[in-house]
Parts: sequence; structure tokens; C-alpha cells
Amino acid sequence: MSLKRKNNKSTQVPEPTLRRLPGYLFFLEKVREKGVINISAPTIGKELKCDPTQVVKDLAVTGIKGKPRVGYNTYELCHALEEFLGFNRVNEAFLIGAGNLGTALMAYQEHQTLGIKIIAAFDVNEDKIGKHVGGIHVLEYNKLFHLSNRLDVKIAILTTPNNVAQDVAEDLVNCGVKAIWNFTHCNLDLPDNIIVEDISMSSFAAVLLRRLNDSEE
Amino acid sequence: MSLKRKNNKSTQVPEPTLRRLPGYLFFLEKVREKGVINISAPTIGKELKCDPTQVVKDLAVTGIKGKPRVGYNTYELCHALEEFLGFNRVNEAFLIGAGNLGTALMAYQEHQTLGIKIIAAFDVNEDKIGKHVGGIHVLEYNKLFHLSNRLDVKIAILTTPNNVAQDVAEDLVNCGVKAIWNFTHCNLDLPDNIIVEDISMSSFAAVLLRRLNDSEE
DNA sequence: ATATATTAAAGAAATAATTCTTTATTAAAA
DNA sequence: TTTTAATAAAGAATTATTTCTTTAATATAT
Ligand SMILES: NC(=O)c1ccc[n+]([C@@H]2O[C@H](COP(=O)([O-])OP(=O)(O)OC[C@H]3O[C@@H](n4cnc5c(N)ncnc54)[C@H](O)[C@@H]3O)[C@@H](O)[C@H]2O)c1
Ligand SMILES: NC(=O)c1ccc[n+]([C@@H]2O[C@H](COP(=O)([O-])OP(=O)(O)OC[C@H]3O[C@@H](n4cnc5c(N)ncnc54)[C@H](O)[C@@H]3O)[C@@H](O)[C@H]2O)c1
Repeated sequence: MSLKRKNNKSTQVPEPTLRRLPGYLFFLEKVREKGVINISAPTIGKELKCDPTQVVKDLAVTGIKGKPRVGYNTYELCHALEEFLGFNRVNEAFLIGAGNLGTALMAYQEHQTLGIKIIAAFDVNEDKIGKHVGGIHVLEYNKLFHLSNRLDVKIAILTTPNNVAQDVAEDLVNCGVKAIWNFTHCNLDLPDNIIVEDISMSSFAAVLLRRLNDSEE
Repeated sequence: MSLKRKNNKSTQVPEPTLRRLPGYLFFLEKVREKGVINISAPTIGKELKCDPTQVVKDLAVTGIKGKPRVGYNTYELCHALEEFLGFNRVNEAFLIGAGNLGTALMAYQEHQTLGIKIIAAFDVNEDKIGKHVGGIHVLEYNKLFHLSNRLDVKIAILTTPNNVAQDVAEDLVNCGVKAIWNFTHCNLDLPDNIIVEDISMSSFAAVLLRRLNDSEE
């Protein structure tokens, strides 16, 4: 999306592949629950409507080998995918900005299955401080600095208003945060080693509206 | 993301470009407010930290021509970008599922600047029906069918639980909806001419966690 | 006026990602 | 046991996207 991060020596897994992996994982978990032991790439491709060789290439990043005429072992694959994505670990995260979107994310239980656990939320607004949503407490923003000294939290979810996002992001970096999930549409300017994942509504809207326009000729 | 839609004769604008365009628009609006009349691609590139020739190529899709040694006219560009993206039109949308995420999106005023206007929300839960958030009423789900006959709404925002998403999506298509902004992580199986824009938390989590892992070697 | 530096535009090259092809493996059928 | 069909894996070819290079235009300075 923004600037490419090439801070790793060995060839990184391509982003399109990475984005597709959770889809495979969820599908595989579903069929595994139904008792399916083995599944082939063509079958996965048919269900998920994508190219079977793409499936093979994507799944290869996990290191799991399939057997000809049998396919992949669903248990092995699920496990390897979870491991590879980090979904089976508990990756603790702070949430900053307990507003409309922030509280929706706090209430969102599925984060657990994505390996991300919001352990505390922070806000500057008196009305928000002290509340708790989905078992997560909203703390005074200033407490972020004290808490981050004790805890080693590497991930932050940023849901403040746009105009304070840059300042808050800089605070987060100073608190030892290494990756920011940015829901604001502020173009964060941070050191290169900080991972920023922008989830920009506007980009989605742009693609949707334009494609809709295209389809109407 | 999922399957490529190639339903348009002329070469479509590449998706990566489309995703970047709103970023240019917001930046340009900001500098225009400061009274900047002209701006060059290298300047934009420096601010947004991207390649200047990329900027030139991206902006070329609007049809706006820049002048050597001067750059682009900010007014012209903003206008052309809004026009191209459809952000200056009122694209009416239905929202289905007025839960945590749904109500956050209803309260989200910035949709207006993205050209999307939620005109009504629908839910099956008695407790939700009748409420209104951000000036938008939550109606009984069944009213969707009546209303869609009268109104010609082409866009739907899907924020129901995952397990009903497919059924609801099919209803929406039957109601004449042409584009679905899908926030569930259900793999919607719909006719090819329907535009589905998946905003999958899991994909973002995957990229974020994996890159974090990569950076820690 | 003339020269100079800046820059958009167009095209070429490089890189990344996807799709196609071939090969080798293996379970099941004959 | 031998044959057959299915399929993973590896690599080639294609396609898409980004980056680099050249060219032409033009405002500013000389
Ligand atoms: N609401 C949505 O559905 C939605 C969707 C996509 C993106 N976004 C983006 O998410 C961000 C938040 O949106 P929202 O609708 O939740 O807004 P909001 O105003 O409801 O929430 C923002 C919260 O941040 C708090 N805050 C303000 N300054 C702060 C600071 N310096 N430190 C910590 N907290 C601070 C506010 O008190 C408030 O509780 C915006 O950038 C918006 O563009 C929102
Ligand atoms: N909460 C989040 O932050 C978040 C973030 C990303 C994605 N999501 C996804 O968005 C979806 C909704 O999440 P949520 O947290 O808002 O859940 P939620 O349970 O709070 O909201 C779902 C709403 O849909 C309504 N609903 C149920 N069945 C319906 C039907 N057949 N027709 C119409 N409405 C129906 C429910 O009454 C409820 O109000 C889920 O798929 C979730 O994975 C949520």
C-alpha cells in the first residue's frame, strides 16, 4: 500500500499471498470440523473460486507438503497456517481511541481467532475513561506511558480522530510499539522499522465505486 | 482479492492505483486549503513518500494534464479525482446488520466525503429496530424488499453475523443491489456481475503479524 | 532573447505476481 | 503387478505493476 518495507534479508512472502492465507485457514477449519482429513488444491480452488496452482503456491509458504492423489492433511495445514500467521499465539495489543469504531473493535470477539488480544484501551475523554467493553477497560491516555514500561506490547490499534493520529502514533513508537493497525486516514510518518497497516475506508470505497461505474459502462 | 472481474472492455484502472487515489485527493484538498494553486509530482511524492513517476502515472488516469515546471492545478486535480472516484456524487447505500460494527459505520460521518450515503439500516433484532444512529433509521429487515422496489439503491454494506451473510447477500442481489461492501468474513458466492469488496480484518491481521514476525527475524 | 533547470509524459526496463506447462509421485483400478 | 488417473511441485511463460530513462515543454534567470 504505502511504502514497501524491505527490512528482511530472505525473500518475504508476497502481500497478496499473505492476504489470502486467512481465507484458506477459515475454509480448512470448516471442512476439518466436518471430518475431512485430506483435501486437494483443486478442491480448495473450486470452493474458493481461485486458481488451483495459486492455492499450491500459497500453501507452500507454510512448508507443508501435499501428497499426489491425496492432497493436504487438513489438520497439519490448519496448524501450520495458524503458526505461520501467528493466529495461535496471543499477540497483545493496545487500542487508542475508544470511540465509535474503537468500541466496536473492543466488542469484536473474533480478534481472538486472529491472535490479537486487546489488553487495554486508552482515551482522553472523561466520559469514556473507566468504561469497559468486551472485558477491556478504557484507561486514561496518560497511563499508556506507565503501562508500556511494565508490559511489552508491540501492537497498537489506532482509532482516534484523524487530526491527533500522528501525535498519538509517535507516542506509541516511544512506548515501544512496533506495529500499528491504523484505522484513521492519516498518512502516518514514522521510522522505517515501524510496521504500519493502513485500513483505509476510502481505498475500499474508491475501488467499489469505480468498479460499479465501470460495470455500468 | 478474490476472483478478478474483467467485465469491462477497455483496460480497467489497476486496483493498486485505485487504492492510492483517495490518498492523493485528501492530500491535495489539504494543500489546496492552504492556498496552494499548483503542485508538482515530485513534491507530492516527497510528502506521501512514494515514487514521483508513480504519482504521474496514477494521476494520469483522471485525464488532467500537468504543466512542466509548474505541476498540476490543485483545483482541477481535486475535482477530477472526486469525479473519477465518484466521491462528489451521492451514492445511496443500505446497511444490513445494525450491530457493533454496523452502528459505528452509521455514526461515521466521513462516508459522506467518500460519496456513500447510508439511507437506511436493516436488522432482524427487535431491540435494534426503531433506533436511529447518525440520523439513519434501523428498519425491520423484511422492509428491505418493499423499499428496494421504490428506491434504486445499488450499494449495500454488509455487517451481519458471518453465518447469515450469504443468505442476506442473495436477498440483496434479488433487491437489485449491484455492489456489496462485505465486512463479514464469509466468502460470498454471488453472480459474476455483482461487485464484492471484502474488507477482511483477518487479511490485515495476517499481514501485520507476519511482518512483525519478519522484522523480529 | 537565450540558456538553464524543472518537470510532465511517454516509453523501456525491471520487478512482482499469476497462470500455464511439465514432471514426478502415488493411490487406486485393472 | 502393471496401468491409469489424479495431483503436488517445480519451473516457464504470461501478465501486471513499478521503477527507470528519455524526450519535450516551459517558466525563470541570465
Ligand atoms: N466509525 C467508523 O465506522 C469508522 C470507520 C473507519 C474508519 N474510522 C476512522 O476511525 C477514527 C475514529 O473514528 P470514530 O468514528 O470512532 O471517532 P470517535 O470520535 O467516535 O472516536 C474517537 C475517540 O478518540 C478519542 N480521542 C481523541 N483524541 C485522543 C487522543 N489524543 N488520545 C486518545 N484518544 C483520543 C476520543 O475521545 C474518542 O473517544 C477516525 O479516524 C475515522 O476516520 C471510523
Ligand atoms: N465488531 C467489529 O469491530 C468488527 C470488525 C470487523 C468485522 N466485523 C464483522 O462484522 C460482522 C458483524 O460484527 P458485529 O460485531 O457488528 O456483530 P453484532 O452481532 O454486534 O451485529 C450483527 C447484527 O446483525 C443483526 N442480524 C443478525 N441476523 C440478521 C439478518 N439475517 N438480517 C439482518 N440483520 C441481522 C443482529 O441483530 C445484529 O444487530 C461480523 O461478520 C464480524 O465478523 C466486525
